[in-house]
Amino acid sequence: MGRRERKKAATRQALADAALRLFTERGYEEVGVREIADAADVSVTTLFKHFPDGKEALVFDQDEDREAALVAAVRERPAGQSVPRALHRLLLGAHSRRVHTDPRFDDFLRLIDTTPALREYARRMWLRHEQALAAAIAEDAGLAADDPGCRALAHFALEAPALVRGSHDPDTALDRVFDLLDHGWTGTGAC
Amino acid sequence: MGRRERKKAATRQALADAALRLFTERGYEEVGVREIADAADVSVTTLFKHFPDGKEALVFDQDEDREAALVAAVRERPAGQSVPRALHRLLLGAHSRRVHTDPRFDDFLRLIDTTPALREYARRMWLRHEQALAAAIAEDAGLAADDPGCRALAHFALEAPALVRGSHDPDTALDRVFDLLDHGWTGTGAC
DNA sequence: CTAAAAAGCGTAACAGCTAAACTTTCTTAC
DNA sequence: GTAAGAAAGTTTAGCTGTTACGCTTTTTAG
Repeated sequence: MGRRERKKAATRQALADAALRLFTERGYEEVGVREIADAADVSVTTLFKHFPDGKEALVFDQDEDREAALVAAVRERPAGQSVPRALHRLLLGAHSRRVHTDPRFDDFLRLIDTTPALREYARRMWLRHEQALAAAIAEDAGLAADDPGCRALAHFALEAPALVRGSHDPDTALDRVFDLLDHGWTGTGAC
Repeated sequence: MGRRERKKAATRQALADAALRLFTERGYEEVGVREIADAADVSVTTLFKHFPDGKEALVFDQDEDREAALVAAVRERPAGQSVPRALHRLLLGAHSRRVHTDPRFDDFLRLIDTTPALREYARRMWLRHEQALAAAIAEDAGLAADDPGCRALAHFALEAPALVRGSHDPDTALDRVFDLLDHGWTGTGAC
């Protein structure tokens, strides 16, 4: 990797770090974009060159390959397990794996949970995987890639985690949601 | 109704009319808030006093009682009909009733469909009824008002129309979505 | 070595939106 | 009928995120 790309990645990282630090310190709405640029010692125009999607994108620097995990959960599930069950298992494990790994990760989650604008943005990013997930489900069931039933299942599965947020017992609530989807899916023909 | 309230309603109407006219003429993004205020012959601050939710709210002036219709569809459905089926029927009829009634209504729908910001806002408004609908479903099924399964059904039912938008055959797609929900709901215990 | 590509800068502006202090208009209670 | 007060509206001024434009510096590639 050349010096150019290294420096580019460095400023991008500096921006994301400064943003996350300031946000967690004083709250998302209380920190302006000009201040973040200053903290990273960069101009505002440069900030927006690195994060063209705007202020919210500063928080979601590491956008990992969760799409691959979703597709894999469908494709490589154990024999006899339904698609909704496989997704259920995946979405249950998604949280607990990291909460105990990275100490700063709790702040990160709390920040998103607390800030409406960030919740909306996170939802949008998350739902981008709908198409890929629907395609994987459709292929598995031998249906057309844009089959409405598959798209519905994919959409509902992806929205499930946000739906159970705020319950006094999120895990049980998620069980209930996927019970609905599982019975619906297996009962509708495409087993 | 006194003169005061009449005048207030008049300016509000003037704002909404001017906004809708300008938006349909030149597109939502091409019309600024200052221009709308000018067209209605009021100041910008006055505009925001009438529509504190912002520019998007100017389009959704008449906010009717669709929540009552949703709750009624659940409560007063024919004996033996499942809750998802009742909602399915309601959501199917919602469109066709008005398209042939009001000529300007087509422009209104096209404007919303074309503009991402308005789609998002409409979705938010629509999903506000989730809690009331979930409560009605829960009461009907003899469950707690915040039961996760009921909330999931309400949420998914409300999202169904947006989910099938863009399909080459939206009605059939909606059938598929509600097949999923119907089988899931009746199969999960609460018939 | 040189030239183009790319990162960054500063200014300036535009969008939506809000606060503050002030004027006008309507209502209401005396 | 009139005076007090609430409510609608105005002006001004400003703050936010975001973008266009033209310019300088750095890095890479031929």
